[in-house]
Amino acid sequence: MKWYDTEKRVMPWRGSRDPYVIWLSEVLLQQTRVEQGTPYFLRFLKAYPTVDALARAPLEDVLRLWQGLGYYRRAHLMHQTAIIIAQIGQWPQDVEALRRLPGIGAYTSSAIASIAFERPVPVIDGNVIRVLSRAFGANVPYDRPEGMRWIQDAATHLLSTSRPGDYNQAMMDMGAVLCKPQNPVCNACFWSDHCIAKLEGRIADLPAKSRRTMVVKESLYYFVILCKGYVALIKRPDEGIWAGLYEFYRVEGLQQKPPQDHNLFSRGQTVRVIKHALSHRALTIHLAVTVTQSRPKIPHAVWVKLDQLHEFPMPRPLELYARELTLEYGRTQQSHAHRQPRQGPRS
DNA sequence: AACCCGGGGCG
DNA sequence: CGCCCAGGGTT
Repeated sequence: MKWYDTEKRVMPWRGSRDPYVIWLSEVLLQQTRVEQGTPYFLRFLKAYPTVDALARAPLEDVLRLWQGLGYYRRAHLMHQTAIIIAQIGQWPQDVEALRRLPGIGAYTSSAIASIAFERPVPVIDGNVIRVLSRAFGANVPYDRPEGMRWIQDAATHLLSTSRPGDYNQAMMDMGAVLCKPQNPVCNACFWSDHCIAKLEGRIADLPAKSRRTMVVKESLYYFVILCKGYVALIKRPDEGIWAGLYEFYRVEGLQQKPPQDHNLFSRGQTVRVIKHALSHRALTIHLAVTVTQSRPKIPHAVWVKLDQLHEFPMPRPLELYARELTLEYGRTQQSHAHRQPRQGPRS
């Protein structure tokens, strides 16, 4: 805070204790950079100097003033809250009460409570997370419950109860001015001699974030073509997923939609849906059983006797399904040839 | 937990 | 061009 007292950024709302001003600035700065939000703040304050003025304004006008900032829901919710506050006649001072207002979440409620009302609650934003993670070398990714708890605990323990508002703003300024996401200015930082990230050379790795698993959803569509006790298999390419394994006759699905009926297999039959999770893919496998009287011409197909299916390498989900198939159709293929599709769920 | 909302900055 | 940004609300 000693550093903050001399080095703090100059911003139009700094120094104000008016909850309306603090609230306005905080909402404007949600997911928005200070340079970007500042002109909006000035325009808003000029147009609506008080919460009552904002409450009386038509939403349309508020939206027009918001134009170009993005996340327009903020404007709607802000207007709602303005009406509520004007109605009540005053701002609640507790974090919990503030938190219940539209558009005021964990961060904004703590910011207003601490800055406007000197309530001893820490704010946690991107800056705070970065500063704490680096300063103390957090080993847990903050985007997981344990990591967030670590941040919460650190922030709570560190909080100055005498000047919580300044403390919070100091933490955020520290993150914005010194402990920047990239190229932090460590040589100007008062903490660099103690900074774990700096001492251990982990600045670039902190704050830690859990790897974006980026699970892609994907659907596969198969026709299980049965003919006189034989099933059509096709060898997969030697590259890519399931390289060189065998699969049933697969049709290209249109995105997530099932394929249009192949004229060849117009009497589509039993459909099974199997979910299969891979590290980076969430597969949904659709299987339609089709029984034919003569072998359709299928490029590269290998016709395999059902009781020999197990000899062919297949992807796990198809292999498991193949076992069922062998049990169900394997022995009595003739008697099944003309039977009706099974009704009801069979997942 | 996943997703949606919108801009702008950055490498 | 891809990625990032704890912010809030909804499903």
